[in-house]
Amino acid sequence: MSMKIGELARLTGTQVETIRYYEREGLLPETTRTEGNFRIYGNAHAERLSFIRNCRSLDMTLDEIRVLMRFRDAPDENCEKVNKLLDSHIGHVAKRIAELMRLEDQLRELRRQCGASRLARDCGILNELSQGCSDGGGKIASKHVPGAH
Amino acid sequence: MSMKIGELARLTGTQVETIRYYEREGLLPETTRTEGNFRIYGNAHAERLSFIRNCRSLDMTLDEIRVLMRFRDAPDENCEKVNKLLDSHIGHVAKRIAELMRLEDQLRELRRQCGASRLARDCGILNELSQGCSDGGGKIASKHVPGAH
DNA sequence: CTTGACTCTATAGTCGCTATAGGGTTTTAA
DNA sequence: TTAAAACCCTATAGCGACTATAGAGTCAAG
Repeated sequence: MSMKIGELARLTGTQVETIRYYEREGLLPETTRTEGNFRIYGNAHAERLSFIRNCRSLDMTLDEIRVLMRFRDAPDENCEKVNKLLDSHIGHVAKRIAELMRLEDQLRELRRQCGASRLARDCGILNELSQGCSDGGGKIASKHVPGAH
Repeated sequence: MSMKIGELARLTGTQVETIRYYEREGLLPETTRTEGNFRIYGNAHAERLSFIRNCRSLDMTLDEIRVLMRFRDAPDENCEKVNKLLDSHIGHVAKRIAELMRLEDQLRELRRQCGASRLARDCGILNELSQGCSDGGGKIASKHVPGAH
């Protein structure tokens, strides 16, 4: 069953530009074209893209996805490394959760500095931010695993 | 007390390049220079930079920090909006935590698909990723608040 | 045939940094 | 005093995963 890029995009809940991006990044192999140079996709590409999107929905990096797909493309390979990769990724997520929870505690503590005053001059939040947060302030979380934004 | 950029960097735990970046981004006002064109900073800049770094350690965006600093620079302004901003930011963080926890659950569930087999062909993880995750798969989290990476 | 929808490539931008090239200035040690 | 090391400067590019836009071509429907 052949589809143009827009159909594939709708089928997999992906932006057209993102599909082209994945092709440029080597995640999706190039496909056949019409005489008018339109891409034509079949089931294999649709499955592959679904795999990628599922991984992305699990917050895996494109590099991690590349590793997983290497195993998917090599059915006789030992898949121990898939487990390892997933364990590592789970570890990243758990660490990020812990960091965000600490951050949330700090923010809620900071929020409590605001009393009844309505002037910026007396704002407990601004003052606290000026002097450094009392609990672990100034320590920026690991760059490898970004934060809330 | 006057400092060159390296001293300011050490004092505030910031990279020199980041200080220059903040100046370009308008977060730090430009400062005086030596004849040799070296920047010279005083206490006001050090305090301002500390404020910025404290906010960054709380994962606030530069835009959020800009808003906070507007109030810091206007002591007679009503600081209700500071509260609002912080509440909003806390909300983002809480939402991100919830998303990551759901993600962690999904990942652990996926991890359990891997039985004793050692071949990629039979890998429960890869197969599950190919067919879509059974619980809320394919839904990519909000872009505004990024995830584990 | 015309128009609207779709497709294409190339490029730039988002966010918050971080690194590097190429060059100038200051400080330190011999 | 001189040379080397440390520091400073600007400009630009890169990171990751997209996303947007310009300008142009193709296709399908009326």
